[in-house]
Amino acid sequence: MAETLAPTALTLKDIAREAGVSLATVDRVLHNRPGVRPDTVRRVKDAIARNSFQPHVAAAELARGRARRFAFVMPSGPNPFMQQIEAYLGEMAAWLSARRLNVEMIATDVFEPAALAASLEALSGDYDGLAVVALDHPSVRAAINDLVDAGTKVVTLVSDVPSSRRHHYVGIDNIAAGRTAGALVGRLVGQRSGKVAIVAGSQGLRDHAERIFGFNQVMGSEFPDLSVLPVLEGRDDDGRSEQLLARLLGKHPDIVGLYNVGAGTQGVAKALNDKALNEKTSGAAGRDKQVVFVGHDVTALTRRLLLQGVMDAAISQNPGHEARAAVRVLLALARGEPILSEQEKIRIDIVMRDNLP
Amino acid sequence: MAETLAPTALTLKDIAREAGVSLATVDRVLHNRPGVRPDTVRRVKDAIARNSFQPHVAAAELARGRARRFAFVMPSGPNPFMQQIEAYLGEMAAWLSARRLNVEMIATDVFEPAALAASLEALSGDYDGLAVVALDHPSVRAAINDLVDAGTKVVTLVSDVPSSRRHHYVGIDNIAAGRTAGALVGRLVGQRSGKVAIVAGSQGLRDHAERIFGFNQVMGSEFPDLSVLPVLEGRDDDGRSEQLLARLLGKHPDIVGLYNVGAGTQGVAKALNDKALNEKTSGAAGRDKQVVFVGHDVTALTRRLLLQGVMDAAISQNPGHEARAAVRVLLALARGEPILSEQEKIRIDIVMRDNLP
DNA sequence: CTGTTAGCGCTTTCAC
DNA sequence: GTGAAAGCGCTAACAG
Repeated sequence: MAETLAPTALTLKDIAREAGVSLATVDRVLHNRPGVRPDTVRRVKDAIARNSFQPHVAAAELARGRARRFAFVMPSGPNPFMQQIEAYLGEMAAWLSARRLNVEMIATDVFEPAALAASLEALSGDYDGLAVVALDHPSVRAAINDLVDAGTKVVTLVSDVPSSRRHHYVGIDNIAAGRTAGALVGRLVGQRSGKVAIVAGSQGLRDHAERIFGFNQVMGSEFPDLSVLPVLEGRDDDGRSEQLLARLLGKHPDIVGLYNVGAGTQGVAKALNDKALNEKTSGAAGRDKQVVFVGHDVTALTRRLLLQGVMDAAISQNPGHEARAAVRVLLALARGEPILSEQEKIRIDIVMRDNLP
Repeated sequence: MAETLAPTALTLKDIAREAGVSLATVDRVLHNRPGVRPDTVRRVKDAIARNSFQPHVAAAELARGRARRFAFVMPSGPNPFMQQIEAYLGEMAAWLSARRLNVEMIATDVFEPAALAASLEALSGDYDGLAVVALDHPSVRAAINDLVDAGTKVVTLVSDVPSSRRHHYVGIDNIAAGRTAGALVGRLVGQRSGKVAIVAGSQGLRDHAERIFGFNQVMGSEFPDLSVLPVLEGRDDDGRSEQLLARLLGKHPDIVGLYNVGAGTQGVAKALNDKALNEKTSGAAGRDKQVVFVGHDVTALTRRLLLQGVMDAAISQNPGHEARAAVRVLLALARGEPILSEQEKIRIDIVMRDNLP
C-alpha cells in the first residue's frame, strides 16, 4: 500500500491555458483583485478548482520581493513573559531570516487602554502583521478594528479581545485553565477536608478573573469538603503576596490547598515555607509539603519548586509555542494560506515534576 | 523600543562579489560540494559569516525544481494510531501541496524485524526522507544506517532506534511518561494504601517496558504505602485485558490504582465497571470511580472515560504534533536548515477532564 | 577548479 | 479588461 497525499505539479501557466487567459489574469483572480470580467473570473476559478491547483508558495514568496514586517506589541517593564517571548523569537532568527521575515518587539503600557490604543493606531501601515497582548477595552477594540480595516493582520496574544475583528487569538481558554487548576487541587488534596486559598494579581485582570471563575466552578460543584477563602490580591508582587498569604495561613490552620493565579510565586512559596509561622500554628516544620500548591507557568522558579515538591503542579501555556504560533499565523494570514488550527491551538499543559519540559 | 530580530537582505550575488568569486562557487561552498580550492572555500565562508548571510529558502526551493518525496513507514493492520497520523497528514494536504511536498504512507509489519528491515532496504533511493515507526533490532538498525548512508533523511517516530544513526527521534521519553503516570496514580490515590495493577500490551515492547520501568521507579521510591502487582500482559487486546484484570480485581479487593500502559482500554474499563464482580468483592456498585485509573493517549474512548470520571488522567503524545513535527524535521533536514528543537520536541501531556484538547 | 547561463513559478509593472 | 515581459534569488547544467 502506498497512498499519495499531495500530488499537484501544475503551474499558473497551465491554469491560464486551460482557462484561455493570460498569467496575469489568473493571478488577479487568485488574489481577488479587481479588473476582471465576472465570467472570466468564473472560468478561471473553475479551472483552478477542477485541478485543485495550489500556487507554489516559494515562487510567490520569491516574486513579491519585499520582506514582510511583523511586530509583537507587548507589556513594557521587566516582564519575564516578554523576555521569554523575545528569547523564543531569537531562537527562530535563522528561520525568520531565511524567509525574509522581520519581527520587531514593541513595548507599551498594556494596562492603560488609551495608551495601548494610541500605540496601535500609530503603527497602522507600518507592518504586515501585529501580535498584540491586548486589553479588552472599547478603545483597544476600535484600534484593532482600524488596523484590520487598513489591511494589517492582527492576532491577539495571551489575552484576547473577542469583541474585535482580530484575525486570530493565540492563547489558552483561561476558564478551562482555572477549572483544570481546581480539579488538580481538589484531586490532590484527596480525602482531607479544609480550606483553599487563592492568590491572584488582581480580579480586575480578565485572565485572572476567568481563571478564578473556572476554579470556583469546579470547587463548588465537585469538592464540597473544601471551602474556598476570599481571593487575596497580591498584585503579582512577591512581598505583598507573601504578607497576605502568611497572615491568612496564620488565621486558618486548616488550609489544605492553594491556587496561585498569577505571578508573585516567590512570595507565595516563602509564606508557605515560613517555619516560624508554621511552628506556631500547626506545630509542623513547614507547611510547604502539606498544602497542595498549584500555580501557573513554568519558569526557573516554578521549575525548582516543582522539583522540591513545594509546588504540586503548574498550569502552563508554552510561551515558545505561543511565539511561534503567532508568527506562523501572521505569515499564513499574510500569504492567504489556510491556518492549521490544530497546530496553532495553545493547549493547557499540566506540568508536574516528572513531565517538566 | 523597537528591536529588529531578523535583518539580512543580501543575496548570493553580494557574497560572490565580496569573496571575489562567481555565484556557482558560493553555491558549491554553501552546500559543501567538492571542487573548490580550500582557500577559496575559506574566503567564501568568511564572507558568508561576516554578513551572517542566510540564503533565501524560497528561491532555493523554487530553483531546485523537483518535488520532495517523503514516506511514513507505519504498522500495518487497522491501527488507530496509523489512522490518526494519516488523518493529520490529510489536514496538511494543502500545506504540503503548496510546498510541492509528496508524502506517502507505507504499511509494514513493524513487529517483524526482518520484514521491517527488508521493507526499509527496498525503499532506498526512492525518497528524500522517511519517518519510521521502528523496532529496536540489529537488522533494523542496519537498514536505517544504510538509508542514511545513501543520503536519505531518516527520523524515527514514536518508537526510537537510538543505536542507529537516524537523524532525529520524534516521540516522547517513555521512561518519563511512566514516571508521570506513577506520580499521578500515587498522588491521586491520596492517603489510602493498597495495591496497584498494571496492564500492558507486552513487556517485550520497548516503549511498554520503559513506561513500566518509570512507573515502578516512582512507586517504589515515593509511595511506600502502595504495592504494585505483577504486570498483566493484555496484548493490547480488549477481551484478554478485561479477563485478566477482572480476575485480578476479584483476587485483590484492595486495588486502589490502575495503570494501563498500552491499548485494550475498552476491556480495562469494562472490567473496572463490572457490577456483578464488584458486588461480590467490595459490596459497592462498581469500582470504576474508586480505583484511580491512568492510561495513555486521547482517543474517542479515553475522552469519554475521562468525561465520565472512569479514567482520571491520560498521558498523551499529541499525534498531530508528531505527524507535523516529522514532516517539518524531514523538510528541514532535506533543506539543510537547522531544526527548531523546542518546537519539534514532543511533550508528555497530562490530559484530565478539564484540559481535554 | 571556476564561471556563465538558462530557467524554477510566481508578481508586477506597463502596454494595449 | 487583459496580456507581455522583466525579474525575484537561487540551482544545475555546461563550458572553459
